[in-house]
Amino acid sequence: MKIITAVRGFKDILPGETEKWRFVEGKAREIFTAFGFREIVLPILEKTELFKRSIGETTDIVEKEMYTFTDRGDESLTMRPEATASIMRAYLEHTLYASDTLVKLYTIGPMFRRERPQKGRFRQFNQLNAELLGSKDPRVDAEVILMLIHFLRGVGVTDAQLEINSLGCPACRPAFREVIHTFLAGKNKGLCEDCQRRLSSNPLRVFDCKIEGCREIVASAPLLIDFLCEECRDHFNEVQSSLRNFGVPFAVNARMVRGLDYYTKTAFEVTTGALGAQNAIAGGGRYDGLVQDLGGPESPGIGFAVGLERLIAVAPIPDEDVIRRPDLFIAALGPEAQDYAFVLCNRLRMAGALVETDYGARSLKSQMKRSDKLRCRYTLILGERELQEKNALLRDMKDSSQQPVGLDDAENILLNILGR
RNA sequence: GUGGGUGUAGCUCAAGUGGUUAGAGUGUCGGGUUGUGGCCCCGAAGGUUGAGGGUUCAAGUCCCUCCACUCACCCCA
Repeated sequence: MKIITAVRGFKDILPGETEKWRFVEGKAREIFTAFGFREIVLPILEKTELFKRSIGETTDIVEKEMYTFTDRGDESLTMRPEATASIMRAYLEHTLYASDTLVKLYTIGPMFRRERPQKGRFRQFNQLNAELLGSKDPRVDAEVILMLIHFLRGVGVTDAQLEINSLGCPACRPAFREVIHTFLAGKNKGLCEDCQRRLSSNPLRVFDCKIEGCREIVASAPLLIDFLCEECRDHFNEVQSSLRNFGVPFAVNARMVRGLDYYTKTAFEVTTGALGAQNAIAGGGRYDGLVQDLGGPESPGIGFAVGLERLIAVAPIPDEDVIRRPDLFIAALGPEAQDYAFVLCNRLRMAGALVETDYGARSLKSQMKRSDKLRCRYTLILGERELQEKNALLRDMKDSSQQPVGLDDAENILLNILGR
C-alpha cells in the first residue's frame, strides 16, 4: 500500500530542527519583550474580505496565491497569507487603541500562499511579525528596525544587508506614478513582457525587475525619493539619521518596492546571499493608512515580518547549542536489573535528569553503542553481579573513568553527580 | 502559472552502445574479538529501480503520460 505523504509545499519540522526553532523563538521573545512588545496569538482563518481590503485586490497574493474556500455556511474564508492584516483586525475588534496610544505586538505562526515551491519558499511557512501602532515618529521606524537587526544578530546572523527606501504617501505617490508612467511609456519597446504589463497595473514594480534590458532603462528613470513630498522627505531623512545614531549599517535602495499595497513611507528589507533567489529573510515598512482603510481611527503603524524557514536556514546554530544531551544512560543486563533500571531511570527523570535506558534485554555491546550514539554523559552499568554486590558501575564518557555507585542511595548519588 | 534538472535500499551513490539473481559504502539488527562501548572481523534483514502504459526475445537503461522532488522565472518572508 502506498503511504500518504505531506501536501506539496507543506513541510514537517523534525527533531533536530525543532530545537533550532525553539531557540530562535526564544531569542525573539526575549528581545521583543525588552523592547516592550507583547505577544498576540491570532487565528489562521479569516474572512477573505480582510485580505482583499488590506493587502490590495490587485496584488499577486490576493489575485492568485491565497487558499480561499467557501465553508459550510457559504462564507468565503482564507487561510492567512500574512499576519499584519489579522493584527489590525484584532486591534480594531478589541479597541486596543483605547487603552494606550502606543501598542506594540508580536506574533509567531504559519502563513499560507499557494506558490510554486522553491528554495526558501513553501506553501506553508512561518513568520515572526512585530507591529508598532500609534506613532508616526521616524525614530520609531529606526527603533523597530534596530530591534530586528538586534534580533538577527542575536541568532548569529551578522552578514545580512539592510536596505531601506521610502515609498511616499497618498500625497506624493500618485503624482510620481504619472511621472514614471510617462517616462516608461516612451521606452516601452525595450521593456520585457512582464514590465509592459506592469506599466499599466503597477509601474513602480518595473524598478524591481531583474532583466538586463529593463534594468538599463530603469537606471536612468526618475526615482520616487526625488519626488517625495516635504513630509515624506523629512521623515525619510530622520529615519536615516536615527539609524546612524544607533550605529545600524544600511543602504538606501531607491528601487526597492513592496508587494503589499498598504505600505507608505519607510520600507525595508533584510537580505542574505546564502539563500539563492529567495534572498529576503525579513521585510517590512510603515503603513499609516491601513487601519483607516479597515474602518478604524487614524493609527499610523510600522512593522516587519521575518521568514523563519529562511532565517533558520542561514542562522549558524550548532546542534550542541540547542539539543540537550542525555545526562545518563542505564545499561541493564538481565530481567532483575531491567526492573531496577526502569524504576531508577524514571525516578531520576522525575527529578529533572534526562535519562535513557534500553528495554530490549539486548547485549551490553548494543546498549553501550546506543549510549554513545545518544551522546550520553554517563553510562550506568547494572548487571546481576552488580545487583548482588549492591552497586553499579558509573562510566564517564569523557575520560572513560568509572566509579562504583551504591545502589541503596543511587538516586541521590547520581543526582549529585549529574548536578541536579 | 511557465521553463530546466533529478527520481535505484532508511541515507549517499554504482550498474559501458538494452542482456543472468540490480551492487557498494553508511545506517539498522545479530554475532565474534576486546578488561565493558568506540577500532577490527563475520552474518542477516532491507528494492514492485517514483507510478502507469508502450517498443523488444529481453527494459533500471529506449518512447509516451502522470506524479514527486529540486532550481529558476514570477512573487515574496
